[in-house]
Amino acid sequence: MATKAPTPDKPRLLLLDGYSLAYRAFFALPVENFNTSDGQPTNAVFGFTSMLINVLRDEQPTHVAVAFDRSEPTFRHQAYDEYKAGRAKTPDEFRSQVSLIHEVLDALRIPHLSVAGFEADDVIATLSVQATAAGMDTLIVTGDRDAFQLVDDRVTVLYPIRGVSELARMDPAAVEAKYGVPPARYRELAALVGESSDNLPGVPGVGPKTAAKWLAKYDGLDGLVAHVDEIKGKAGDSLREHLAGVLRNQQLNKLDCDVDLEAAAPDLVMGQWDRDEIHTLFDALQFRVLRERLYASVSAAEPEAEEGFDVDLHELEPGALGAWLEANAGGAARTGVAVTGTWGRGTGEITGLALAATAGPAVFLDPAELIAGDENALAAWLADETRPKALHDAKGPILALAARGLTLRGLATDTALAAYLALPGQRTFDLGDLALRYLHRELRDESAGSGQLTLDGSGEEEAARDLAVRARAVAELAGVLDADLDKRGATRLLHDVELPLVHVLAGMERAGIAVDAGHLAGLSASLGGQVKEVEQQAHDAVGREFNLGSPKQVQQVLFDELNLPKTKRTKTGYTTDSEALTTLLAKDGHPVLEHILRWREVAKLKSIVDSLIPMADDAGRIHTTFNQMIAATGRLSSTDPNLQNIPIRTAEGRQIREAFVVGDGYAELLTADYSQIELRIMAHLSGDEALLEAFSSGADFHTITASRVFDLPPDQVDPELRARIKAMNYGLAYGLSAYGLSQQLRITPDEARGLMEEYFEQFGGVRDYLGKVVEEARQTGYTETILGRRRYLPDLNSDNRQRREMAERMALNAPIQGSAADIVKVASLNVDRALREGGLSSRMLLQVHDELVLEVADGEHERLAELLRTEMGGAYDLRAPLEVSMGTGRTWQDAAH
DNA sequence: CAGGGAACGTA
DNA sequence: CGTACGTTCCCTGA
Repeated sequence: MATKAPTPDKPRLLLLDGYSLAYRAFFALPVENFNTSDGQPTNAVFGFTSMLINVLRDEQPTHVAVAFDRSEPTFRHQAYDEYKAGRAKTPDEFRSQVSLIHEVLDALRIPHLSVAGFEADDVIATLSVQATAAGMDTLIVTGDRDAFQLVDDRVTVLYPIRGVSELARMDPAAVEAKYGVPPARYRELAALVGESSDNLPGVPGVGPKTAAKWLAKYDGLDGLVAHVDEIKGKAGDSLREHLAGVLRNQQLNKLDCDVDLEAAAPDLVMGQWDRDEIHTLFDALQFRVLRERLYASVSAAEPEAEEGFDVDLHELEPGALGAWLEANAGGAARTGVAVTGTWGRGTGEITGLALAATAGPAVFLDPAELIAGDENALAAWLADETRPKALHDAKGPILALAARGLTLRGLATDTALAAYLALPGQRTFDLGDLALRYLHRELRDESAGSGQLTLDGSGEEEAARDLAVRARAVAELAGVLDADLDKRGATRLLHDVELPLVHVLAGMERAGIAVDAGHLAGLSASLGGQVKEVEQQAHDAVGREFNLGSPKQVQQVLFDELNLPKTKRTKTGYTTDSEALTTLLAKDGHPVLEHILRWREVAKLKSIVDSLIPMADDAGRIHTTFNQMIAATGRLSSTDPNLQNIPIRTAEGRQIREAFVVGDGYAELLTADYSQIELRIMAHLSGDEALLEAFSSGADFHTITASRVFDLPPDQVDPELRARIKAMNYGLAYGLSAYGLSQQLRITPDEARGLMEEYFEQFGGVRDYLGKVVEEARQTGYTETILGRRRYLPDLNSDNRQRREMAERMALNAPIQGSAADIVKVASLNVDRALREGGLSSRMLLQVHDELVLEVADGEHERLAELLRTEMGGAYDLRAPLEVSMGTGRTWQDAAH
C-alpha cells in the first residue's frame, strides 16, 4: 500500500477557481439529493468541498488559495460589449450556496481572493507566475479552459471531466496531445475556434484540428495573419472574413498576470484548520461522509513517522518457557501472537510462533525444537482461557495448532476481523497495511539489539525478529482497533459473533464432508461422454470444428458465419450467454444453439465434478475454507473448493449433491434451512403490517401476497400470477427496477410498472422502508444490519449516475442480506454451543448462507432436530418469526426437503 | 505467466 | 437497467 510520498522539500501551490468548480458541481450532482432538512440546497457546496478534499489528499499541497469571480464588469466587458452575453441567469439555488462555500473555506483556513474588474483566472494567472518565480510548483483546478495557456513545466491544470470526482491532469504533453498545440499556443487556438461560454465566436467551419494545423504551418497566429491571403478553400475565406473577431478573441482570452493582490503566492501557506468550526459548519450543512473523508485525509496529510517496531527478543534456554510465560504473558493484558506456517483444507503446520505484548520482551519459538516441558507449557498457556491473546486472522493458525494437538482459547481479538468490521468493503487485511494505516508504523525491526542474538546465524534470526515484530504489531493494533470499533458501534458484533465464530468455522473446516469417490468418478465419466457427444453435434451442425469454450469463437460462428441476429453488446463483442442464446433459439431455431447451451451445461457440471475429485483427503472427506472477511454484506464465502455453489437447480446438478454423503461413524446428513429469511427480514425491518400478516397467516407466502395484489382469493392465484409476485418479492430486496422486472417476466415495462404500483398499493410500508434506507445511508454514509454491521457506501453521493444507482441498490440490499448473515452466524454459534452443552456427537459441516448441513450421530436424530429448531428458530426475534425446515438422508441430495 | 472478461454455479 | 460470492476457461499483452 504505497501511498504517494509527500515532497515537503518542494513547495506546491494549489489554486482553485471557486466559481467554475462550484458551478460544475451544481450541475453534476442532482440537487434533490442534497438538501438540508430546512431546505437549503447543498449540492454545489458538497461537490466543491468534495473536490477540494480529494485534491488536498491526493496532491498534498503546501500552499493553497481559491479565487472567485466578482459580479462587477471586468476589463473584458469594457473591451467587448458582448463578452459573456447570452449566459443563462444563475439559478437561485446556486447563488445561495456561494456564501456557504466561503464559510467552508474560512473554516478550513483557506484564503479566498477576488479582485474587482478581474476574473478568477486572472488572479490565478498572477499567483502562478509569482509561484514559479518563487521556485514553487503550481496546480490549478478549474473548469475554465483558458487556464491551459498557463501550463508549463512548473504549472499543471487539473480539469474536471465527467462530474466532480475525476480530474484530467493537463501538463504540457497532455495539452499538446489533446489540442495539437503547445500550451503557449493554446490562446491562439482558442481565438480561432472560439469560446461559446464567453460568447466569443470563432471562425465558422474551423475546429481545433484545422486551427492546430494552421498554427503549426505558419508558426503561430502572427504568422497565420501575415499569410492569411494564402489560405485556400472555404476555411480560408471564412478566416479572412472573421479575422477581426479572431484578433479580438486573442486580446480577450489573454489572462492578466499582473493583478494587484493582497497576498503573494509564498504567503498562502496551508494552515491548520479548526476542528470545532468544521464540526459546527458540517453539522449545519448535514455533511457526514465528507467530514470523515476530511479527517481521513488530514491524518494522511500528517507526516507519517514511518518507524518500525522495537522488540526485545529473548532467547530462552530449553525448559525456560513456562517461567517466561508466567512472567511475561501471565496477566490479563493481551499478548500478541504471530504464527508462520501453512494452513488450509482443514489442517496446517506451524513452523514458527512469536509472542509479544504491547510492552516488555518478546519470544520466538521453533516448534520443531521444543522439548517436551516447553511444549506442555506452551500448550497450557494457549489453552488457558484466562490468558487473552490477540491474533491476526486466527483461523488458519488455529487449524495448524490443532493439527499439532494444540488448542487455542482466550482469543480476545483478531485484528483482521476487527479491521473487516471497520472496513467491510476492503477485500484484504494485510497486517503491514493495517500497521501503516492505524499505527503509522512499518512492519520492520528497529531494535538496537538487532543482530546481537546468536540464534544460529543466517536468516533464522531475521525470521524470528520479523515474527516478533508481527506479534508486537498485532498487540498494538488490537488497542487501536478496539477504539475504532467502539466508535463504529461494532464492539459487540466482534466479541459476541465474529470472534467465537472463528472457532466454529475452524471446526467445520476440520471436519470436512465425506464424498463418494466412486459416484464422482462415475459422474465424471458419464458427463465426459456427453461433453464429447454434444461437441461433435455442435461441430456437425456448423460444418467445422471450433472451441465451444471460447466465447470469441462462438460469437464468430453465430454472428459472422451463421449470420444470426446480434445480441446485447459486451465490452468485446456480442453476448452469447444462455439467456441470449435461448432467446435466439426461440427466434431462429438453429440447432447449434441448442448444442452450445447443452455443452455449456454438461461442461460446467463436469468441471465441478473434476475439481472435487482431487480434493478428497485420505479419509475421503473434502475440507473447504470459509472466508469470514470477504463479503461486504457480512456473509461468509467458501473457497478451495467452493461448497456454497454446488448445483441444485437441475436434475443432473443434483446428482453431484448425491456424491456428498454421510461419513463413517455417523448415521445420516441433515440440512436445516431458513424459509424465506430475507423476505421475513424485509417484513420485520419495514414493519409493513400487510407483509407481516402474510407471514403470520402460515399459508404459502407468495400466493398470499399475490392474492392481495390481484385481489383474488388465494385458491384462484394461478402459477403464473404467483411467479410474478414471487419475482417481485425477491427482486425488491435487490433494488429491482420496472425495466428489470419486465425483462425477467418477459412483459412490457409498462406492465411491470403497473405491477409494481399495484404491489406497493398493498405493501406501501416496503416502499417507504426501502426509500428510507437509501436516504439515511446517503446522510450517514453507511447502512446497518440488525446487529449493527455497517456497510459504507460513499458512492451514494457520486455525481456519476450509474455508480450512484448501483450504490443505492447495494444500500437497500445490504441491511437485508447482512441481517440474514447476522442471524445465520448467531444460529451457528447457538447450535455449536447447544451441541457441546448437550453432549451430542453430531456436528456442523457446512453453512450455505441460509442453510446448515450437519452430520447426525447415531441415535441423535430427534434431539438434534429439536435442538436445531430451538437454536435456529430462536436466533433472533423477528416480527415475522423465523421458520426452519429440515430434511435428512444418506446424501446431501437425500437430505433436501 | 498474470490479469481481465465472459460465462455460470449458489443463496 | 437485480444483490452477494468463486471458479473455470479463454485470450491478451508483458
